[in-house]
Amino acid sequence: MKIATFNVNGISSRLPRVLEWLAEAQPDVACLQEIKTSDATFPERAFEDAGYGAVWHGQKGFNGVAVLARGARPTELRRGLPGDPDDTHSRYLEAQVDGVTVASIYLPNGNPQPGPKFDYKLAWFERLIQHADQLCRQAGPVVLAGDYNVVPTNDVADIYSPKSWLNDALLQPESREAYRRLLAQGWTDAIHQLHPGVAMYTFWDFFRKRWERNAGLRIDHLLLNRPAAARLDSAGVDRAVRGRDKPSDHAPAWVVLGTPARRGRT
DNA sequence: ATGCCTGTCTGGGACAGA
Repeated sequence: MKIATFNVNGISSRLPRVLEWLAEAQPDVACLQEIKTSDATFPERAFEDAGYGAVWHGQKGFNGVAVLARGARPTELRRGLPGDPDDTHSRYLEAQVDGVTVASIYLPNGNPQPGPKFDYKLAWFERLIQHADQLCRQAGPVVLAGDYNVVPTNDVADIYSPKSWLNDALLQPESREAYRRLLAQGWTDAIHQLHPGVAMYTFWDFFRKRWERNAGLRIDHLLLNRPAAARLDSAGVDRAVRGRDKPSDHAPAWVVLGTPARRGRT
């Protein structure tokens, strides 16, 4: 079972790129972020025609997340994180597909920092950590996939060079500490696990020739609870998608989970 | 040192993104 995450940076203008990627990558589940469209204008029909059922949590102009499933409509489990009824951002959608619980996550960017946006990022992160704890303990497989807006370390595996980013919200100790505490619940960072020390970037800024120079960041992550991690076969980043015409500034990242181990004797 | 691009909504400029 292949599960992917892709920050599309606006589904309206990105739709051809996303459909093209779905056709070639053939993920069973695709978590999308920054669809930047209202619920009413989500291109449900286009995904249907491509063989994907969808659930989505839209927002006009900003944010917005979705979960697609090949040949099925995901069963929605939760839209929005608990813990703040006044939070109006569409950043979290949880669904079940074929026995696997999947969340599409768009963690707040947090810039500029310090400031209210950074405070919101950290508060949102705390709510995620709170909610993720019970998900991590679930008996069945759970995958938290999305744009975490956190570069986990200064290692070249995570960032081409931290120098010009040291004041950025993505590299702050508070952001990293929150990510580390989330992982400490028992989650496996799949890309890191299977490609330690390798530059597995998922984001390249549109300007300063960052793509041409491979000046990227690893900020899109797939976190697996133990039942999911036990099935982890492979993981990767579809870099080529970033190099095409009218791309998103992110590339898709993915994991493949193998068939569940059989319980008992048969 | 700097949104230097890009998308969205708007209404031709502003804001957000990372």
